[in-house]
Amino acid sequence: MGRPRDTSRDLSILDATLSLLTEVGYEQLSMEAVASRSGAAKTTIYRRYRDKAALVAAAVEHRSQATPPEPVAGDLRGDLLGLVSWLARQIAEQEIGLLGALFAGMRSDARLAEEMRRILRRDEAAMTDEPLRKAIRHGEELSPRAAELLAEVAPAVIVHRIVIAGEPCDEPFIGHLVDDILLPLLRGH
Amino acid sequence: MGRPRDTSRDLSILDATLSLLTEVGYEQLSMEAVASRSGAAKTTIYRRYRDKAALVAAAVEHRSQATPPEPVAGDLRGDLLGLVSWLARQIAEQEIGLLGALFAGMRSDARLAEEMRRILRRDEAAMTDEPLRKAIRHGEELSPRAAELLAEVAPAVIVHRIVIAGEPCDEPFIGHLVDDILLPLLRGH
Amino acid sequence: MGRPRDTSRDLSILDATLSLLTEVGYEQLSMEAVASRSGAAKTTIYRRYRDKAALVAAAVEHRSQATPPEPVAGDLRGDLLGLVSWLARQIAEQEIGLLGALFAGMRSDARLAEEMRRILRRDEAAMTDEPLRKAIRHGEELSPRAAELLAEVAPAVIVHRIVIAGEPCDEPFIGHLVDDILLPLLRGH
Amino acid sequence: MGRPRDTSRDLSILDATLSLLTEVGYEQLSMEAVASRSGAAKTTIYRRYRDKAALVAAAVEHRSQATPPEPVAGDLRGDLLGLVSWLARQIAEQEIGLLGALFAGMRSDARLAEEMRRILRRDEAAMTDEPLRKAIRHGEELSPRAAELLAEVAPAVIVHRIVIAGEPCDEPFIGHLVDDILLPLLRGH
DNA sequence: AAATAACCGAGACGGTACGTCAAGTCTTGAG
DNA sequence: CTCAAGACTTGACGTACCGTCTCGGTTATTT
Repeated sequence: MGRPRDTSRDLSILDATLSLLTEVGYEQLSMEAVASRSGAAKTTIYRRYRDKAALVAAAVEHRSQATPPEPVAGDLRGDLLGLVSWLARQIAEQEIGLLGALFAGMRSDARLAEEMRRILRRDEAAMTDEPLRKAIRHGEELSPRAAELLAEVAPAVIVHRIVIAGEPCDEPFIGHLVDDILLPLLRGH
Repeated sequence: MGRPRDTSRDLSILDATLSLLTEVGYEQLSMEAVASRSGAAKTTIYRRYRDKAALVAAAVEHRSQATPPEPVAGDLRGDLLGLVSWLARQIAEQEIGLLGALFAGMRSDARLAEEMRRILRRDEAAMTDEPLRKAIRHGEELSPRAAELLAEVAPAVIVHRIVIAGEPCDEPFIGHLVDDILLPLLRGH
Repeated sequence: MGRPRDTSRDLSILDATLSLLTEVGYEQLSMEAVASRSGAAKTTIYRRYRDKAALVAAAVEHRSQATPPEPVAGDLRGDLLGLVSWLARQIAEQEIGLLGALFAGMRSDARLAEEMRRILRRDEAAMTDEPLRKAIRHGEELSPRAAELLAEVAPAVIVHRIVIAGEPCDEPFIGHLVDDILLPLLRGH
Repeated sequence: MGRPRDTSRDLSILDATLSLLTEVGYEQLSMEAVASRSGAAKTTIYRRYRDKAALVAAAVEHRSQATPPEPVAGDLRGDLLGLVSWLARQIAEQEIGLLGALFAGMRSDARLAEEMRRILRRDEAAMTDEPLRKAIRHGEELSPRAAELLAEVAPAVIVHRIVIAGEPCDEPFIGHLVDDILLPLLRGH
């Protein structure tokens, strides 16, 4: 009972969080800034999320679920190129912030870390599962565990590229990833 | 001129940093705790490292450079299993802390981030380059870019497993990684 | 028009306020605690009293008006002893809380402060006026302004004793107050 | 060892506290305002005083100890008039704030309450002790406990007048206090 | 009987201040 | 010039109440 929560507050809080996350990163993201930008009081935020990590997790969870592109090329290589370049963009734009939150919250709150991992896995699965099945139906016979392999390797290499190498996932790299790693792997041996 | 720096301070500071990094992670690592555990004053730390991220980078840089195991199995698969399981252990034990520092420092100090990346790359290269060459010399003909591919894929998949999946790199996973991903990739086709 | 106020709410609110006031003092008295203990919603309290100070004033105003004891000793000293010891008990038990409210509300709301003073004065007058007149009628000729003097000095000394000295108004002190201060004063010279 | 506390900080903090106490009263006195006005950081204040009540106590303790005027009139009544009017001014200007702090801190911290009482008693004693002795030496024979009585009654009546009656201790009231209460009391009977 | 109007509980809301923590800088005295 | 100790500014943290504001639901009148 009692006054129901103002749904528009939820939205503005999560939006403010996402935009700040993109602008300044997890570390520099302050609750006070979220409150100020969203027009909500700090208490209103803390009523919903017990701390910064939980807020960020919710914000990323909430963000408009981008849907991967339909495979249209007709051949496996073309479909993979489209899929992987889209995947790289998603990771670069949205996942990195969540990774920061994950690192920060991992030790102090195992439950929250698990929650963030769930989101990351869900997103990566959505990015690789369905599209690849469609690509397979386009005619090429692939090993039955191809989708799993793709989901395991492609995001890993992309994240590694961005975080450890610190270099962009540009077109040449996408080509290299598809031609030298993914295609050999998927086509089996 | 003046009193020379006490080198024993360097060691105790870096050791304290490393142990705290392992215990509580980057986020929860406080300079005060480092000072207290190392017996050094905060001034002494800041005289050497401009901030927390730099300290952590130096600590990881300094840590005893573990040397990968000699390939002894005689066949490529056996060598890879030994190499990868050792690599997984190294990453789990030492790299994760540095990754936290990397995420935290990425936005605020590009130069430092680059430094951390350099360390990470150096370590990963050390882990994959020489051993693989030896494995190759054991007689199997591999694609010429095999070493590069291994350095690109193996750490990526391991880090991804630990961070995103949150699951340990145990023996079954190592077997899967070698048999289903690395060997097909290295043998090329 | 509309639904009439539930008078039982008034009672439980004021009772809760009084008991909390005695237990924790004005400062630590929170509206939320009053609401919780009285079973009333905060709205219900604020509909009746505009803020904490007003609530406390009303609570003290409402409390069962203790009536001073009849002068029965027959002589002025005995009557005064009875009267003053009763007065000391009243002040210690009930007035102190109101004094806290008075101090807190003095600056922010002059009107309310005046209200609280009115209550305090009314009570002190009730405590001193009538009883003294009776004592006078018992036969002693006193200076015509004796009642005024008593009302001015006795509560002042008692409050001062409790608040500044922080010591109880026990029997020896009451004796001292009557013998060394009040009697000489009232008998005039 | 280590960097010594900055004495100028102590001064500016206490000064800011005193001036704010006079301006807005104890209740409305915020630590943030003290910090801002004194130019010190909040932590610097909390390093010295564990909470608001302790800060206020220290501020009042520190304030320049006003010395009561020399008895110059030559007769007891004149000396008393001078002394009491000075006392009334001191109480009105400085003591009321401390009383607020006393009320606020009484329940939560008995030790602190005792500290504040000590200050109040010390000041009141200083205000009444020495001057009265001098007045006595001016030739009038007074009861030996006259000084005690004065210290007990005069501040009590003045505080009561200001707080409960809410009226100023102006000249007519001072006259009344001296002529109708203090002189009869001191001269004995 | 229905409509109206104030009541009541619950609890969300914007604020203000709290007291704490850690980061990185500065100051002292000693070596 | 270095070191240990520790004070300092800054800025954010998460919490506690304040007094206000919806809600859904409940009485009593008043049409």
